[in-house]
Amino acid sequence: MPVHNSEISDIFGKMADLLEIKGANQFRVRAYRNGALSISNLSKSLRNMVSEGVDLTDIEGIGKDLSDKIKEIIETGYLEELQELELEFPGGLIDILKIQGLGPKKVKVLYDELNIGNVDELRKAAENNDIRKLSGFGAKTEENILDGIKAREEKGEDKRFLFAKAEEFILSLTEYIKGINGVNKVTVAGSYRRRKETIGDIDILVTCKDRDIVMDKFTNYEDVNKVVSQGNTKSTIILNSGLQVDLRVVDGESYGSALLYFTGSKAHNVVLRSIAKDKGLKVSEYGIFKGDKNLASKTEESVYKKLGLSYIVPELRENNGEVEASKNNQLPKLVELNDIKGDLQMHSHYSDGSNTIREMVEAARKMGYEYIAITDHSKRVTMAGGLKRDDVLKQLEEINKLNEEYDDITILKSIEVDILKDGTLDLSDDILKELDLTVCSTHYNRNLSREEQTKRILAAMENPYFNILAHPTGRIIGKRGEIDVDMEKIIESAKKNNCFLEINAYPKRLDLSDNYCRLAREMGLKLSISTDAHSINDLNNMIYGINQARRGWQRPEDIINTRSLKELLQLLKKD
DNA sequence: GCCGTTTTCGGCCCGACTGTTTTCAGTCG
Repeated sequence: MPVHNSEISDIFGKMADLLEIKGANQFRVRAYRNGALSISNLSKSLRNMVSEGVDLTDIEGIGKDLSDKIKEIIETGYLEELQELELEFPGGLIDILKIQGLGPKKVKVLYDELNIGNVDELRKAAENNDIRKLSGFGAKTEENILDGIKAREEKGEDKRFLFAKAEEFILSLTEYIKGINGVNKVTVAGSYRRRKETIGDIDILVTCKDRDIVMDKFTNYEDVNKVVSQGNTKSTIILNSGLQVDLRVVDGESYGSALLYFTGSKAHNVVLRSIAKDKGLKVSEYGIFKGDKNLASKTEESVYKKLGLSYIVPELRENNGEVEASKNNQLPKLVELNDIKGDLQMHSHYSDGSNTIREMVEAARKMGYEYIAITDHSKRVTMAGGLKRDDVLKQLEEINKLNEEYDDITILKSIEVDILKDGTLDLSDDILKELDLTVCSTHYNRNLSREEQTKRILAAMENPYFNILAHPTGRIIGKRGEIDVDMEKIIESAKKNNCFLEINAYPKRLDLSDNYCRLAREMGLKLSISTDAHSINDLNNMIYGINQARRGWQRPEDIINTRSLKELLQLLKKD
């Protein structure tokens, strides 16, 4: 029975939700949540770890009990204790818990008093004004519940925004805030600053002269749909897009500690606070304190320093070993946008791209690239106008001519060749051997079993002309999951066959995930970062791939397209 | 339920805001 880390993490999340409604010890609830988070951050699959006999209690937040529960889930596909809890409380309560303003205590009262077990029943009760009669509830709460239900329906359940999409809203909002009279610093903190692939909500920190003016202007921003709260230090709005934004006004003196606190992640902050505690200190958004004395607060660096740590960049703040690395001065120097010397996946009008090769080359020259690879689709991908043998030959001719014309950039001859169901490549070796490199990917037969899917890709990697596995899991964030593969085996095989995996920078893909990037780094496999551009504008997406790589602990030397053309070709060479 | 150079029990982050109640509990991040 295939059980993935995300499923185990979800089960522990549900356990936490239902236990909380039940009124269980809050620290027990937290233990489940910590366990869920810890699992979702793992680079290796628990399934493989169990079969290899790894001691799961080595994982932070996993003790004897959760370790046994993980094994139970992997063996049986479910957790008996959760099933028992679901008999006590309807599963629909978890949906109610997700509505803004409703926490475990209120949900339990609603269930106990009015027998409300799902969102529909909740809506009816609110519309009948039954809820305001309950002690602790009132007319305003009822109104907020209806608003909350509506917001969830409009926004869609658990909807997070793609980083690139959230960025659009954030840029115009921060411009607006910067224009408010008396505003000094404006910084977007939270998961946006950590460059997560998706963003739940936005935290903006400002320093200013007059708090009231800023809060007033903020809640009256033209794109506001609802003002959730407005106070002196914190206000919350929901934009018309459904994106929630918190604005926090802080003193310049505590800017660093506030930035640290509101950038998170929560797990990172918890570790920092425990280090502080061991040293007899206390960390809050106002500073790092010894008794009442504030030792440091102005910059993040100063707070880290008081904890005996070197500065940790936001992308690494997930409690994935970054604190330990900082303590030992072993933090990696992460790859940056200007390390990139070329782009190894893009499409032209030969297949489904919207620009000519020449236009792509001109755009790449403006970006200062030393090389690009033109990687149109191969024939199997009919929908995208995949290239047949003769089309490829024609394209190679055009590229040869262009290469004669330009002396500041090299156009690498390549193709995004489809990996067929049986693991063979969609074009024969005699044409592949004419190319400088191949970018290989799966587009069809996404539903194969884990064993078959893995076997398919391993077989393809045995082909002597296989260079880069593009968008390795085929996911589309928020729309389509990953194909089921054993990534450890794929990475092993890539190393063995001198192949590489791609970080696809396309905002909807960002494939590899940060966890898989870390796995590749741990296993010593190099990656490429490519935009998969279908137009000249898409070439600018490289930054999103860089973000992903940085979250995956990638250094410049781990990325093949940080190399000069000469070094790159050397790396691609098979023995 | 997890964790541990104060290790097998006792602690586990805490401050802001809202809505209800009348001094504070619940929620959120």
